[in-house]
Amino acid sequence: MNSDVQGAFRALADPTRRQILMHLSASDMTIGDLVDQFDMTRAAVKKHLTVLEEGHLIAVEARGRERINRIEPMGLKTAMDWINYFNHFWDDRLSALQDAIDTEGRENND
Amino acid sequence: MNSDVQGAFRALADPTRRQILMHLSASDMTIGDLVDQFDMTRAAVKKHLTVLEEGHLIAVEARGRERINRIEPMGLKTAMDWINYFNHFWDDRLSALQDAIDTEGRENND
DNA sequence: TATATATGATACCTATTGGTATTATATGGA
DNA sequence: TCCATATAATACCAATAGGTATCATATATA
Repeated sequence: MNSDVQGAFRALADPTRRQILMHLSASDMTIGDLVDQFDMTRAAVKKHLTVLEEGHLIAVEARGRERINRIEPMGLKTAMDWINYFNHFWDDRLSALQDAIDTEGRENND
Repeated sequence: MNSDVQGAFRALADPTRRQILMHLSASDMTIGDLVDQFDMTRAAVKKHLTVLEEGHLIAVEARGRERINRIEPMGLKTAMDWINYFNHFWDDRLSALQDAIDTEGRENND
């Protein structure tokens, strides 16, 4: 239940980390697999993975000498829930937009 | 349609900026109003507001010598949409959990 | 007009961040 | 066992970020 909002948003703030999540959404991957997808050292990728793990956006499972990284929904849900607090802002905006469209439609029919 | 994912997530990564959004969700505020809510200088708050504006999380309206800051749904929606790409992960996780509960229930009834 | 107020802009400082290079450790296979 | 491979850990560096202090500008108001 420990929803670490800061950890989640901090992890999501870096474009490389968001790309890592995109790759992991296609399939679980080792660090080596991920390094092949980026133009940076293994150590750099590992640091990003650590930040993602701290934000509960990924989970790591040891398998022999490999470590399988996979999406962990917890952190994403934490961020999602935080943003959802503001949902009514764009709901209101969208309904206002719809109202405007409706009004415009009536005006055009004049 | 230019959805600046980086600008939005960068803005959301700082706890002070998230608190500013929380305050603005209650009511629109000037910089002065916001400074009263934090233990930092006006210049620091102004910097945060600039980052929030760049991420399209707030919009600023000049009124006399004051500038009214208000929530701008665009940036929040941009971040939300990005995260929503992963929705099926926690949907799947939740339905797997439900399956486990159902199975456990049947087993307990044995 | 003169003055207080609300804000903007910039220089500067320190801590954090994203990256590399390097060394160490553990595991799979010939 | 010996060696290649997959990863971990650490020191180090440059750039960025969050903060303050300071000065400049614009607008209410006495």
